[in-house]
Amino acid sequence: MPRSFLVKNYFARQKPNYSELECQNDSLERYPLAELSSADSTSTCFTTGLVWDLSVLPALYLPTSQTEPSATPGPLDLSSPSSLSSSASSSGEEDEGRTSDPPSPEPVHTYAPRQRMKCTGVMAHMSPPEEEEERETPVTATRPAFLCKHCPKEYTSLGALKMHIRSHTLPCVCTTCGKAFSRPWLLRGHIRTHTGERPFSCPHCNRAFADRSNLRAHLQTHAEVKKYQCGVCSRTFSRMSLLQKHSSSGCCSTSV
DNA sequence: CTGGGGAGGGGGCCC
DNA sequence: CGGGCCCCCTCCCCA
Repeated sequence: MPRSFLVKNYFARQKPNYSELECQNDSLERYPLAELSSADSTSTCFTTGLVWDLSVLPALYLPTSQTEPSATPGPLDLSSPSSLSSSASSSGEEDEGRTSDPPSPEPVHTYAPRQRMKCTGVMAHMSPPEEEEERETPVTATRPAFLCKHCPKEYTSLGALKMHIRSHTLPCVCTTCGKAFSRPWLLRGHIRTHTGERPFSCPHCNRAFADRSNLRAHLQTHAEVKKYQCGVCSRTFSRMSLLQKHSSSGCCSTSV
């Protein structure tokens, strides 16, 4: 619903340049699908040979400067100026510093239907954090377990639990629509849906995205060889979900 | 039905 | 230890 996305380019401060992704195809060559796919077929045919053409991602977020610096903070001053500035002013190299570590060249992704550990039911629960939320279970094993009082999840560290609890308390609220998020950066990303800011642009088609992950996914559409490959027909897909659909709808019907 | 975009969540890592 | 950021993933919806 928040497709109210296409509004205005408020913060088009700077668009990271993914042009370097262009070379992704090169990397592709280095990781032949065939090999990757054969990596393992534990989960039948969905086994996906991951072609990380995105191996170059880390360095991609360079400002393309095809942006209009209309830094007019929306209704919400985008909170953490630091983050904003980091992603914006720090010359969109936000990642550069951080993500300087390129993803492992050949992350052979084996498709294993992961469970989405969402405690949606409790999500609505917006009560303030309480101390008891972090109830430490009597260490029965060798390691302590911190249980969330809102859901069955448990963590081995208090920090992890606290982080998780935020998904229940949702402390970051959008002043524009009131929607709450567990983390500030999620809120920032959400705010872009209001402002229309799309800091991540595709070097191939000039399309811009508000979310880096979405750009990454989009880049897959430009790749000749997609990231996820069907172990049976070798067809590649840009998304795991597509591969799954493909598998379950015919190609790999035998195993699924 | 498939492909792709939009949006959001979680865990991990670094500072 | 907390904050910030990134990657990966998933769900929903639309063309």
